[in-house]
Amino acid sequence: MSQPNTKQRILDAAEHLFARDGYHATSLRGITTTADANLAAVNYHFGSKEALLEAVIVRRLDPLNEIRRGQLEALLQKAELAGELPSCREVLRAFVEPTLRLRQQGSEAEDFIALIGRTLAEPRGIAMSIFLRHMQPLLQRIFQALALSLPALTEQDLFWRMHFTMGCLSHIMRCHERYSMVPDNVNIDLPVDELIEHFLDFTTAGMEVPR
Amino acid sequence: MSQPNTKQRILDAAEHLFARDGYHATSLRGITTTADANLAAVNYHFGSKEALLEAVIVRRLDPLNEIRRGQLEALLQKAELAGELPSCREVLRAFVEPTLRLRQQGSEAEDFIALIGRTLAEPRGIAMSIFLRHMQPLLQRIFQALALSLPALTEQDLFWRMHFTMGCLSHIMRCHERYSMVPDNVNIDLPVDELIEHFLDFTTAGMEVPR
DNA sequence: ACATAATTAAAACAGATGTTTTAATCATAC
DNA sequence: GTATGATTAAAACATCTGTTTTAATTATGT
Repeated sequence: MSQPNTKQRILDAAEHLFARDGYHATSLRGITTTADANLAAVNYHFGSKEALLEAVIVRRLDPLNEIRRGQLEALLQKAELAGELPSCREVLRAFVEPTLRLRQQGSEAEDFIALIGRTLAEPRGIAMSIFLRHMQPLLQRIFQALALSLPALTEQDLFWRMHFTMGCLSHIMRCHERYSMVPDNVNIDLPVDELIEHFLDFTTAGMEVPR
Repeated sequence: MSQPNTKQRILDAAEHLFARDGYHATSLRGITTTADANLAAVNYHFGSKEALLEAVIVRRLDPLNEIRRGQLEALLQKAELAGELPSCREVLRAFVEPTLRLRQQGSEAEDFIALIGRTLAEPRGIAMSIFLRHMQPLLQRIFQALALSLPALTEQDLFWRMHFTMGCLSHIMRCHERYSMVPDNVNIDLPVDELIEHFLDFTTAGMEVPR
């Protein structure tokens, strides 16, 4: 309305609605109303609905991947200096920890997590190609690092186990809030740090189990 | 057109398109064209688009859950007779095996698998409430069985690990076909039986790892 | 202050959506 | 064969979709 940062407000609203309802179920009118902006503003600032989706994703994914990459490379270098193999758990941590820690940065980032979870869940969706374009290099690097830390595994086995791990991750990224299936006495609002360790317990055991 | 089984043809077409493109991105016109039926036939036979989705899900989910339940109860009874605890791996198998074996029943059932995977991936989607309504009892039974087989775990830990396992499962149900991220020398078209064992290796290890 | 560009506003666009209505066709039973 | 009910067909319904267009407004630089 009055504020000059229409672009940002649209990004925030789109992030929230895309995450909550999905790309197709979200209308530009819903977004602009939430953002308190004019309908035409989306096409003016971003060009199209799809370009808006890409902008929403890239805004947070690129910086996040920078952090993940940094943590990974530091870990690999440290292991090499010590003359040891990098531990599988720490490699996975470099990928997972920066992601889930976004939750501690407020509800905006939380929307982003849910959006990425949804994206990973729609194999042929519009968002998937955007997502992969920005993830491919890091994913390959992670794969290399995992191969290094688990020399006993064939590339085939490693692929599948990494595949399973990604499934776990995308699942907890999506299903964060109260889940219908949860027993009464289970605390779904686990602190992020505990969730991370739980996740690493589970996936590391799965990665390292002998065949 | 001429065949009297319009209802079935619509179910098949809807299953395929819902699985491929998602609920919102699929139009009734697309469905009826594929099914070679008139547009109004959907509302005539099913009442609404949403009711059609439920019909698509229920048609295969209820019989599938019957099988899973049978396999589970047989396993529990056998363990009790032997005076042993049921093994975690076999409990998980009772849940997973009948599902993934659907793939051996042709491409129609394969669409269904992908559709369920998508459903599990949209937390607040229309399909989720349908899905849960038909899954809740079995899920609770599985939870009980897992608690029995892993007495050392707290209910809280068990919940999270079962959560992770569901994440793995929904992931491989969705991402069956060629995945962009897969290295060249990895065979993505793993035989179903091998995939099941891989999956059980991974998740059983994660379930059983000491805290 | 004015000219130029950037942004916003309101309206209209063409097309797609799920649903309903009305009439035609088909099958089945008497 | 004719009457009754189930199914199909075609068209219209109102509403919503993403995008464009045109004009008004605001900001910016000189």
